[in-house]
Amino acid sequence: MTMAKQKRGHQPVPALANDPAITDLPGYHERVYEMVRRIPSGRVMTYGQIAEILGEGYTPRTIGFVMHAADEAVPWHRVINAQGACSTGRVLLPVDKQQRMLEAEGITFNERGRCDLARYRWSADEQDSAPTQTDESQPSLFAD
DNA sequence: AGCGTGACTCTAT
DNA sequence: GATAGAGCCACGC
Repeated sequence: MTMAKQKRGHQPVPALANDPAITDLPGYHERVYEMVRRIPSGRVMTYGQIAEILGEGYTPRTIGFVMHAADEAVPWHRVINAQGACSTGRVLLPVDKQQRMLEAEGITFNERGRCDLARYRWSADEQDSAPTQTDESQPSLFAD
């Protein structure tokens, strides 16, 4: 099946987008936080992915803006950029803080600080919280 | 009420 | 694949 890359714009979104537990939340920020809280340990979502699911005026940039104010109740470290890397360069945090937290959850990064989105990205539709198993005989599947 | 900023992303070089 | 430029929209000043 051709997994044609969806052009940005209004494409079909995951079923979670219709979940009133999220869409009916009153605050702009709260919808983002609730979405992030559902990301299982060891999985990640991208800013653009969250923005696309929430729709209604949410963009990757605004998601980042909201995440900047996230507190400890929100697993903010599970949100990374579309290239599989952490974007905390403009935040007052240790540069490798986010990556270390993700590695503690079992996510591996290559030498350029990027992880395999194809493996770790949570589609928000699947119920299983475990990432695709890796064959250790192919450690550099996504490197370079 | 306008302008600049930013935990981003896409497209073209 | 890395880099540059444009687009994006909520917020604060």
